[in-house]
Amino acid sequence: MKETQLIALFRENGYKVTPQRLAICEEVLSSREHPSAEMIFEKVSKKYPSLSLTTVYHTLDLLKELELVHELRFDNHSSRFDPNTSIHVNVICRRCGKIEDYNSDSIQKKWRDLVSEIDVQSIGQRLDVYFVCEKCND
Amino acid sequence: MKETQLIALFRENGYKVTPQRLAICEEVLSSREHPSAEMIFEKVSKKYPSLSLTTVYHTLDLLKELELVHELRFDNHSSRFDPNTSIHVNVICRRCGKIEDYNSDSIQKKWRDLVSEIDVQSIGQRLDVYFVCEKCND
DNA sequence: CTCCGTGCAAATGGTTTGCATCTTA
DNA sequence: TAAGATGCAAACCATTTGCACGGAG
Repeated sequence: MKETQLIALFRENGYKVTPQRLAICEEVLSSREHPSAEMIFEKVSKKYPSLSLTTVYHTLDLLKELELVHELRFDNHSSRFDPNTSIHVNVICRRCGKIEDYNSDSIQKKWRDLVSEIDVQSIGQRLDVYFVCEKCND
Repeated sequence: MKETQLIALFRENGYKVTPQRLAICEEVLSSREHPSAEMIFEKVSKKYPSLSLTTVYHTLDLLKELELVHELRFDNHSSRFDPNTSIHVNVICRRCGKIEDYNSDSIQKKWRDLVSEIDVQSIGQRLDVYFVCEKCND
């Protein structure tokens, strides 16, 4: 998503455009590491030293509202934010907590087929696969 | 799982058998509603009025340790406990939070097929489908 | 008799809220 | 200039921890 699109989306929905907001959104939406609020705060506050965690949380709420990110909560108290809102698999290391997305047309097709067996109108999903990554397997 | 099996499992693993512990385990393991710690506490304390939430949490840790339940954390601050640790789909209403399991041989087969496309050794999974149930759809 | 479990009370920590100030439109 | 955003400090609240007592083995 380009910045101009994002700004348009904000305006359409009655949200103001501020530098912090843009920086936080850019950070989250371009991330591949499924960052926590804290991780986002660390990164963006390099550029905006006055930034508060509060603003990060407010902005994440906004992104959830706009359906641009999903929140993934885990056992170990961490909440991670995922800018990929389409059907995909979160491949997660049980030891170090690293999360990687796996995505393909075939995965989407297979999942849709699987869900069609269940008699409900799906409005979303969360697919996690747990494993132990090479680094942690020593 | 029968009580005798459970007791044997406790003993094997060096855990003592207490009335509270048995009652909590029985409640969780036989539940179909994916209860929260609070819900379990409410139910079991009917029978054991002196029960504390602390003990519920301790016992849930124990059940997680023994891989008899999975913990599912959600956006809305609730942690729910699922005694079904095999491959299945959590069918979840976005509005009221009700969770039902969906399970079938065909689901398990399809999921295994889907995962085989990903180059990892799966040690577990979490499959959520979100929808809006009839009650909430009015 | 020893160790573990129970349950009270207090601590924890990620997230949320109240509010005064600043910014966008 | 009005409405909304920011960021500090305080509140929240589910969960965890410290500790003294009691029950299991």
